[in-house]
Parts: sequence; C-alpha cells; structure tokens
Amino acid sequence: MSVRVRLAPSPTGNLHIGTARTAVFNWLFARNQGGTFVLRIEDTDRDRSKAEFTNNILDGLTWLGLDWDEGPFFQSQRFDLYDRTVQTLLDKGLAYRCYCTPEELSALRESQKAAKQAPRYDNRHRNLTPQQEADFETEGRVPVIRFKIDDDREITWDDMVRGPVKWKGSDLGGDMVIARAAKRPDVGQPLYNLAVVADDIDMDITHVIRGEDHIANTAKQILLYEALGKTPPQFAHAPLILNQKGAKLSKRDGATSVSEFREMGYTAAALANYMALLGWSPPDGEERFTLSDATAKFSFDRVNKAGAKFDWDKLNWLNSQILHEMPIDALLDRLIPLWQTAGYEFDPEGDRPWLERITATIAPSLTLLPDAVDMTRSLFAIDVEFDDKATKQLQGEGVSEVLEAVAANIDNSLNSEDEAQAIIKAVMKEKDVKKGVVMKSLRAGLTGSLQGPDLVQSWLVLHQRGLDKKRLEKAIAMGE
RNA sequence: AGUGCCGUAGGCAAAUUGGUUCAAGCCGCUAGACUUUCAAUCUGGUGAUUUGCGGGUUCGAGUCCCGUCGGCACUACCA
Repeated sequence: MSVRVRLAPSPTGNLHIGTARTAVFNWLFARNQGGTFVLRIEDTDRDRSKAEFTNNILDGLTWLGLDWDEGPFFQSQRFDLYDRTVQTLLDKGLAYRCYCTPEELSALRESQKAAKQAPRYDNRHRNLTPQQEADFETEGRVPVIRFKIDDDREITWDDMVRGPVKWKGSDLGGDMVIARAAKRPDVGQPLYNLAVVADDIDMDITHVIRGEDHIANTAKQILLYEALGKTPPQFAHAPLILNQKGAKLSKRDGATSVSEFREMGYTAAALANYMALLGWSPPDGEERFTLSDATAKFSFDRVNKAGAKFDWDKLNWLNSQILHEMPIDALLDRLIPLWQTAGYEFDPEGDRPWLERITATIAPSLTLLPDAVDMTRSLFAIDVEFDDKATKQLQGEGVSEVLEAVAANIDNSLNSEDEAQAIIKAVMKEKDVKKGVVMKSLRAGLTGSLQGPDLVQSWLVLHQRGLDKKRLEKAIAMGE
C-alpha cells in the first residue's frame, strides 16, 4: 500500500511554527516515499475556527513550498461521517450517553485535585439504566457521548521516532467524550479524537506524523480504530519546538506564526531549511539544503526524541546565507516592494539596471530582507544629510580641497569601477594625500555617514542619478 | 497528583547503534587576513577537567539497568 500522510491543522490561529514543522516532516516523508500528502482542515470547533486562519495556513504552506496532493478537506463538511461513526460505536455498545453536567464534572476535578489525585472521569454514567437516563432527560439534562476506555487495557504501538510505546487505559483519564451534548437521538458535534480517526480511516492514511503533545491521543485513537474494526496506521511523534528557556514556544518568544517570520523578512528557503533541522539531522551532516534536496535523505531514524530549542542566531545565519547566494535579479524582486513601502522613489521597470547595481552592492551585507531599507536610504535620497561623524570629517583640514579635486574630475562618462578608482588615484597624487583620506572624505560627502556598503559602488549608483556632484558641492560647503 | 518523554560544550547536534586513549560538524564567541568603514569572505582560536548526578551490569557504556535531581508534555463537551 502506498504511503498517505496528512497535515491536520485547526484554523483557530495563524499557521504556527510547530504545525509548519510538522508539515515539513510530513511533506519530506511523503516525497521520500513517493506518497501522497493530504491536507485536512480540522474546523469542528465552529466557535474558534475562522476562515482568515484557514487562509493564513494555506498561504503559509504554499509560501514554504509545502504543496499538498489532496484537499484541503474540511471537517465541517463531513459531519455525516462522524455521526455515522458515533452511531456505530453506540450500536456496538462501546459508547454511551453521559448526563453529567459541566458543574458536576468540574466539581469532580476539583475534589481530585484537592486530594492530590490525577484528574479523570470516574465513568459514573457508564452503566445507566434506561430509567435513570429517562429521569435525567426529564430533568432537562443533555447528554454527551463517551467512548469506553477500560482501565486494564494496555495499548502499545511501535512509534517511528520513539520505538515501542506502552500506555495503560487507566492513564487515559476515563471514558472519553467523543461527541458534544445533544438531545437524543442526535449524537452532537464530534470531538477531535473521533473526527481524526474517522477521517484518517476514510482517507486511508497510512502514517500519522505529528507533535509529541499528541502522544496520549494516539493511545485513545488506537482504541477507536480497534472499536471500529480497523488497523491503526503507523505513528511518528516529533519532538516539540522549545524556546530558549526550554518551554513550549509561545508568543512571548518573538514570533510563533509563519506569517510573522515572513513579515520579519525571513525567506521561505531559510525558514524551511531551519524547521527541517529542528529535531532532524541529515545523515551527511550538511545543514544547508532545500526541502527537495532533503527528501532523498529524510527518515524518521534520524529524528530526535528530545525537544529542539529554537535558535535565532542559526536561523539568522541561514537566512543571510540564502540572501547572499540569491541571484541579484531574484533578490531585487523581493526588495522592490520593501523600498516602495519605505517611500523611496524609483521606477521599478525603467530603473532596473540601476536597482540591480544597488542590490549587488548591499547583497553581501543582508541578514534579513528589510535590512536593505536602512542600508540604501542614502542611495535613494535626493538630498544628503551628514551625521555628526561625517560632518566632523568634512570639516577636517584639506578635506574640501580633496573633494573639489574629485568633483572636478567627475565627468559624464564615469561608469565603471576602474574609472572611479582612476579618479581617486589622480586626486591622491594631485593633493598628495593617502588613499584613506580620499575614501573617508568621499564617503562622508557622498553618503553622509562614515560607514556603509562599498563606497565605489555607492558612488557609481549615485553618479547614475547625477547625484554625486551635487552632494560633493554640499559637502564642500560644509567644510568652509 | 498521575502518566510519558528528555538531560552530550552558550545554542543546534553527531558518534558504524556497547568497543579502542580525537566525544564530529554547524551556529555563537574570539584573533588575524582582506577592505576606506561596517558586513560578507578566508584562515586560525575558544570551548564538555567528559556526556545532569550517584550506583550497577560488562573485558569495555554517552550508548544497557536501577536510583536521584532537573526540564518539558499530556491528563477539556480545544485541537
């Protein structure tokens, strides 16, 4: 049977980094096995599910290059299946109606907590007589449906990441609710564990790959498979993503959703690469790769059991590497919208060659895409502002003369690095000054700052817009 | 409270899956080179007194067992 995996996010928030990492593992495994990757949106909780989140999830996956083969399917459109499944369980006597009120249940939990016991349902309504049920109903109580979980059951499976896993029925918290309250004969809205199993069976899922936080659910779900007479799929539980302190990653840790990373200026390639590294290591030790490169090397043998701490430094490094190696053309396409947002004036079409020159100049210095905004500010500006250090430099002795000499040498043919260097050399000779003096003064006069991207390139960029002479004139005035 | 998992340098993490006295590599940090500067890049350095701690099994343990401490996760009419 061919491999079929699924990603089953619930649209109660933006695409979470943890979900995205799960998606990466599912995708890698599916592609490695020549299998099918199914996308299923788990929106059975109608109050919390929102269309905007679904869109965010779909966009995020697409952006990361995690294409799915089937779906997206929506659980909210599949209630018939779940109803039938619940009814089957009821008919088989493996599930029953429980009339406990929420108050009763929370009181039970409170008392257990007070007695320092693990919270669990005590199965008190498992064997109600028809008369008792009728009495509850006349009382106005509306029942949920619970699936029986025997305390002495032992559940085992061979996890692709953790090896053999054993679980006791008694540690599953008692009979579990599989459908929300509803008046009989209705069965109510299905709950997570039931819907998952019904769908995974219906969609012929062969491998369930998800986060470690689902491990207890797996035990429950295996019981459901059994009750429905089906063979459970293979399971793989990936380690959680932790923050620097070792706790589950949360909003306080900077960013938790893929869209936030995207807005911060990370590339999809870097984020995808980094997520694959969170809990998995390639056999050849090569840490930089594209997702498609990794498909051939991926296996759950090399997925770690320990949680993976999120390392911003490494993500940043990965992002800078990808930006440095990106073709100028492609990089420029990403920079244009950022520059436009910043209010820089240029013609994206007509100024293309000029923009490419700017891009090439700053490319080696980028870590995040938006870094390009600050770095190019003085290149786009019509006027130049001199900061304190630049001002001081310009007021230094002989600086004005040097700049005047440079300005005098600038002609319209200045178009290459060699020509610019030639001018610099000529001025050095003419004024008998060191190269450093010329360069430093030129930098101050041209860009208004003492540091920034390559000066000669910057100069050429400014020259193409006819800005160099004007700026030098202003700089010379500063020194007088 | 119970159950489960994890614990290798500041971070990620490798170790033919018990086998030799080098416990990889990457990030970070750091020095130098290059450069007008910052960054990038290149070269070198820094890192575990040894694998949380204490026992045990074994000819031999980071790798197995027991205990202990610590961290995390899960125990919803959320997913």
